[in-house]
Amino acid sequence: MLTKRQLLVLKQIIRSYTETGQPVGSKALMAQLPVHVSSATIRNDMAALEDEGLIRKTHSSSGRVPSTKGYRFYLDNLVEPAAVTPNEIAAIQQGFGGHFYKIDEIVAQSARILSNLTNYTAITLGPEVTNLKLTGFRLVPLGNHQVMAILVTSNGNVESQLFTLPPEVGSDEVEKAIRIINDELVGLSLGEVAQKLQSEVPGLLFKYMTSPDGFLDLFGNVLRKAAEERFYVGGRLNLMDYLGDSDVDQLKRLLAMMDNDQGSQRQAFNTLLGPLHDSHIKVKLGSELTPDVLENLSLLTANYSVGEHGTGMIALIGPTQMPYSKMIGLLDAFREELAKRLTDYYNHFDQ
Amino acid sequence: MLTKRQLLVLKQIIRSYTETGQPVGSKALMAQLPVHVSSATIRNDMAALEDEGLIRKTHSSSGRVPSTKGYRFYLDNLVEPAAVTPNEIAAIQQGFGGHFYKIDEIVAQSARILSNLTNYTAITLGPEVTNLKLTGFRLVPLGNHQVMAILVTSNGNVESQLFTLPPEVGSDEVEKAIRIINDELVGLSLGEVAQKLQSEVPGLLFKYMTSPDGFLDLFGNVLRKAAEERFYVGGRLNLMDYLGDSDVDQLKRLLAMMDNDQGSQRQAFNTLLGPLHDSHIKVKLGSELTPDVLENLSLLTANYSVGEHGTGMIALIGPTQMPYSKMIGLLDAFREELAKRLTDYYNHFDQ
DNA sequence: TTTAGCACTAAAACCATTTGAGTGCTAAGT
DNA sequence: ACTTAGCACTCAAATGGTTTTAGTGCTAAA
Repeated sequence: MLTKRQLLVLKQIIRSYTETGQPVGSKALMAQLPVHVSSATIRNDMAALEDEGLIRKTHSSSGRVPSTKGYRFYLDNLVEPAAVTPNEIAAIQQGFGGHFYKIDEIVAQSARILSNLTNYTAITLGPEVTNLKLTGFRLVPLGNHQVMAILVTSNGNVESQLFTLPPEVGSDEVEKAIRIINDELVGLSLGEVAQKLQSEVPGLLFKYMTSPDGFLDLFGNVLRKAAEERFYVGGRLNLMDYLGDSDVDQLKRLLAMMDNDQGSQRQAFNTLLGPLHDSHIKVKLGSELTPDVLENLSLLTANYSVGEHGTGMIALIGPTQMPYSKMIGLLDAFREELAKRLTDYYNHFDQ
Repeated sequence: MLTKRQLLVLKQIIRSYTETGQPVGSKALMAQLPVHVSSATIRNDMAALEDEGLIRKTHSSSGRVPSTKGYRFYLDNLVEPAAVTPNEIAAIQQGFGGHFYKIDEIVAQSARILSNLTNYTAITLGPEVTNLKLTGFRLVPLGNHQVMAILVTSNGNVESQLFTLPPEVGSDEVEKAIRIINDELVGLSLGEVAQKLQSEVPGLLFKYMTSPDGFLDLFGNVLRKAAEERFYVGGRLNLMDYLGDSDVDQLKRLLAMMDNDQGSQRQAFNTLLGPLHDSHIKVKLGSELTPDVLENLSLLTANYSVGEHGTGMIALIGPTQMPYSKMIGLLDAFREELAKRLTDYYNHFDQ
């Protein structure tokens, strides 16, 4: 069993190490601890902590650094969130100034704000609405056989895509197709729409169109884009600051992962962030995560809720030696602020 | 005056240095040169080249590396473009496989192809059409006071933007505004449109709308997006490979410049790449360029022409020690291929 | 249980020496 | 008038030994 003083020692080792990045020795601790004991006493406590596997030495005569187990223990038992400063609140407010046309713009902006605030890397994910409905579908002919397909969902998101019609398709056919979509699919949830798109709709279209395949492709495409989760990343380049000069390889892998905008990115983020959880804020240490992607890094994830409009997620990637209390406090304030902004947006919308 | 053999020596020094990155000494050269002379003779030649400022030593007893002046001389007089390999041609063909809906998609894809091919960083710019015309403008109401504005230009580019109408604007007003736009502005060049948007149009709109300001803003916004030049960057992350581990600062500046998608990026690229030139391919050495942005790097720019559809530009950023003959050959082949693809696209369009 | 004292450890910094790749120069050879 | 062998010389880089420094663990006394 650990004594109270030993816990203090552990806490201070982590605090000091996250600040300076240097292993911390018994003499230095002596000055920093609230209780005043000699360095020899602290050494004894440190030996106990080392026996528990909470701290370790970098070499036989060095100061101590926290082990993964030590961080874990600290995060689970010892850390206390720090209050956000007025400066930070002001920065958040200012970041959210300006007008937004889409929810996604707010979510994207929040990744930027968060990364600016922390100098780490932020990932945000919009509120996930399970019962999102299709509220409208348009095809706008633009001449030269080009049409723009526009799909609107019940959360106000708009997805559009340009498309070139095969020359044999007549405008009357297209009109009928749109009518079918609007009669049959509008008002249903996106899941139902996707299902019907497989089953009934092709048959219906066949009655009125000679070759509905291209049209189905197009619609399916836009639908997929509207339904899929979009991650926004802010401060990718901050990685370069806190990933030591070493490990260029990891840096490249991470940047590449954030750079490409393909499905693989979404997949990677999904497994990385994990599903929505019910605790407000969760800290995962890189070495605890499945593969070596985040070695030496930590991942903080936080949920936010926009009432019936769903629940979303924000995440922060930073070095394992980060000032956790500060970051946890910040993230907690930020999730509430973001939730408020989004609620406001929806209200303004519904009114 | 330089002798023939001295030119050979210079050429080989550059070849060898661009391959290995190591200063090259007289003994090594002895084995590589087509003429067989002793190392002492080569040393004499090297001394002459050094007197001319074409090569220099990294320290008093080291091998030689090309100086900026040496590279310049080599590029102006000695370099001979290498032929592209069948492999490379195949890679280009494959990269251009698949279907494109917009010119910009082709241009963006070409940046990716070029960077994959070279492992450097590619920047591409679409054909600049001075007499681009406005061929259509639509406003699609989507419910909830949202409208999507769509603008089509004569090169087939489509620009769209979501917009929220102030509640006091009626749908009949909007319809009238669209009619005015289509009557007055469609068919004019974008420049003329922008001009009229300042002069006549506001007055016209005032007759039919109570508050045309928001509408004018919207239209101006989309117009600006359609008119502005878009740069596409491929292989940003390759910078990390060829910018030595040193100079992390420069790396960050460059990545940041390529990352942000704001107007400042366009500005930076514009001054960096310079105006369209008439020589097919131009090589600028980093140290020759205005400030220190590209220290140790080279910038290759090439023009391509799509007949009456305008002229565009592709650029390649790589280390100053790059295999110029290979890269110049490659870039030359690529510009022709890209021109062909774009011509095909336009033809298919016009037909 | 705490503390002073001391022997001990390993990294890091310092310094001198050696090695190696390359040079310039001179004097002889063609 | 070139070319070349030979040699003294230079500097960066590697090698190796010493010192310094920041820490440790352990023991014995308070």
